[in-house]
Amino acid sequence: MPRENREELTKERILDTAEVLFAQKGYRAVSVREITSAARCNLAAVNYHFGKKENLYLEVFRSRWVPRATRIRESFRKAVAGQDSLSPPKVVRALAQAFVEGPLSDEERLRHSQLMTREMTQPTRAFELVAQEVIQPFFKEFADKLRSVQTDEVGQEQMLLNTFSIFSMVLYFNFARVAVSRLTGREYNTAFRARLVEQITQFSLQGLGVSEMEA
Amino acid sequence: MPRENREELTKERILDTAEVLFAQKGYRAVSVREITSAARCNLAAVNYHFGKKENLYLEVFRSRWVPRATRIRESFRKAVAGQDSLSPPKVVRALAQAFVEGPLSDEERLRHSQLMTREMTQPTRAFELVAQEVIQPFFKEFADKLRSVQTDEVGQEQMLLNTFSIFSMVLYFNFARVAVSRLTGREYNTAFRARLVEQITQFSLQGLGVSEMEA
DNA sequence: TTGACATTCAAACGAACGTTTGATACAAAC
DNA sequence: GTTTGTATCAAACGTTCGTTTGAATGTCAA
Repeated sequence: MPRENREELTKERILDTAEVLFAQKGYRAVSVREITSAARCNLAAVNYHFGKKENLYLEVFRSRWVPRATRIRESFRKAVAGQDSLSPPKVVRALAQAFVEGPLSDEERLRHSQLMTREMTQPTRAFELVAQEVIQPFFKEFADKLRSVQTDEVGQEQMLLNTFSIFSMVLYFNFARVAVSRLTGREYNTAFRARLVEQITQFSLQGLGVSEMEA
Repeated sequence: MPRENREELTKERILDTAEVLFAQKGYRAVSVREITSAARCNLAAVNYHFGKKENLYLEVFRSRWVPRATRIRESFRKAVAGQDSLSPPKVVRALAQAFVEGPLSDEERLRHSQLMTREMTQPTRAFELVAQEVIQPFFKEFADKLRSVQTDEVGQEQMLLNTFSIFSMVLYFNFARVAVSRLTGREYNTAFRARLVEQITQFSLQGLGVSEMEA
């Protein structure tokens, strides 16, 4: 089946290329011509495989973004499952690590945050997908896990706002790399990422009203 | 001088309209025709007054965004100056209030965060302006003010990261209104904004390692 | 070998884009 | 009253956009 292979390859190449370009420049700033020439295929390929440009954008979220988010989520899940005794510090650190160090490469992480930030600032049809299939269940999972190891009772809204607060840092330190690097004067390398995980973890733990202890 | 008045009015109308549209949709998604027809003037007016579209975008930051940021900064400055005895809680609360409740109207605040988030995710020529004239000095002012009332010594980098952490929440709760409202099920009204100020303040104070006290 | 099907391709489509042009209107200077 | 400079306007410029078309190519079943 070399034909079906070649078809899949072209379609996949378009998706890979489109994700990178959409993340870098945004939907409107990327032309179909730019995508197809970068993916080394004919201009008409996008319309043949996806119908129209907008569908390609959605398919990028379905076939690339959501799976990546799932990998992050599974990384978090494994990290908390691997511990024999769980504590709030460990849960929060697992979250920060999953996002900032986690299973993704540097470029993947940047792409992921950029696409997500775009959908949050100006939601398109992809936002429903992002919210329903990723954010909402992940938030719930994190909040449940955290509640199960927290001693004092925390209201649902309070817990949600806390999750947002932690999440805002995670997202910000990813998508605002340029600004953060510029103002701190530090490169965005392995050492700095570890420092950021530490910052998010410590800041959040104290923010959650949990006394410090080592993970 | 009705002529000069009319000129100014047209130019100002274009700037006002352009800011709203750029914030809502982004640079590429807004056409010159859309701006000029919304500003009730001729298509050629943009090129006459600003040379080209890109210059208009920059001028929006110069003549609209930066002054707005200055108003926020002055609101923060007044709030901390108005206190006879300053404390970390008061400083942090002043910052959160300046951004989330502050001197801006709701639409202004949303516009402000949207334009800023755009420049942070994909910096254009306007980013230099934003970083040099606003973010950097404001961060410094906030950090200095906080350091002056904090008892324990905090390193410069640590202070910067803490500022980023607080700032990330402020920015996030503004630009991600849709997501936050959707997931919390709460409208973005006066009461909820007050709740958000409380959240940012308390979360940050504890994150800064400061024991709770009332402002 | 033939027919059906899927994929790729060069070429073209009309629409929308940013920008330019030259005419026109009008107030202030002389 | 004429000149000068500024602002507005309708119209058109060339380019790029997303999308469509129809022919060419290759694959597999009959």
